[in-house]
Amino acid sequence: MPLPQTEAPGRLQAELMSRGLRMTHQRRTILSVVETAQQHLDASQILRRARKIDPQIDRVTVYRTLKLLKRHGLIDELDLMHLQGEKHFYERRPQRDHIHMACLRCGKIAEFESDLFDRLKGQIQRDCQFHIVVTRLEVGGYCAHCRPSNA
Amino acid sequence: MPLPQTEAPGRLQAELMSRGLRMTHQRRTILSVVETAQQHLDASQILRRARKIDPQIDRVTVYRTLKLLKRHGLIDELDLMHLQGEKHFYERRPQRDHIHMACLRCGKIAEFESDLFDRLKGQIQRDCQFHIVVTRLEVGGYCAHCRPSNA
DNA sequence: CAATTGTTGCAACCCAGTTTCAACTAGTAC
DNA sequence: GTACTAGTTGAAACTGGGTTGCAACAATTG
Repeated sequence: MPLPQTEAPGRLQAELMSRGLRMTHQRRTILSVVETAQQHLDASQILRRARKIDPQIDRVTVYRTLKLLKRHGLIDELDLMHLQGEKHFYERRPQRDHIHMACLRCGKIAEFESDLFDRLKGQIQRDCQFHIVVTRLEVGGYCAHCRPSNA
Repeated sequence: MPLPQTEAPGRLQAELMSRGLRMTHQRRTILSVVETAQQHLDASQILRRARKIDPQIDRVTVYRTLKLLKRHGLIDELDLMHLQGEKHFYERRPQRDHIHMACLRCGKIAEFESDLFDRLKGQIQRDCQFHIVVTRLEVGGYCAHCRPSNA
């Protein structure tokens, strides 16, 4: 089989295989796109990038694969305050949860980790007896660069 | 005009009028629905309730009015972890921000206020020089009632 | 390498939300 | 009260993200 399986396996792929999921050529392609992304991508951007590698890939396969990754807790789905309409964005689930700050003027997304956030999650688990699986903290406002002109 | 304008004005209506916005019969109806809702409603539920008062109201008007209220910061839009598909839910903007906890099994939504959350917002404003306009903290997991059977 | 079972691609579909535009109406001016 | 005008409404058509049904296909297992 002269298939280009030369790419390093990648953690997502290893993780999926360790769960006994079938590793198809399409999945490998989509995983590599998600894994190497430097920004938050939506489904159509992921499709476009995947097609540069394998032009046959269908958008349905992208949606199904993203759903699969989400179900397995390997990626997180973001709304980014709906600044881009109804689009959903994806990122690999990080070691430590972080906050997404979306600037309402320039649209830039910044990330922020915080002990206080970790402690808040602990408080929720304790005080509400709620077993947290996933969190999403998004903040809309004005970044340092866009703020000066306003109050 | 024998129109039923007997309803108490309500804060949302007063707020909109004070901003010089035109107060139509349709808007009054939709505002009263949003204002008296006991749970989180999505656009179609709001439409249904509004139509019980004024059967002529069109869904377009509901969408436009919700957009208006959101733009004026009078309501918040929630995703509730997409437990109900792509639906968006609405609630009057509260005095103090709260956290939404969505149970992945029973679907129940609980709310929680926390000093830690307030402090976290303060930290974001300070450390990131980010002027916060709106926040959305949603947590998915298992509520006290649904958790016991799992780890 | 054949069997089996999950996966893919395509087409059709679903549904939340938006746009266009002519008819209308709230607020204001007279 | 009447007229004016700019903002609002409703109906229909549309957009776009996401899903479903199904026949063809391919990754694993023995």
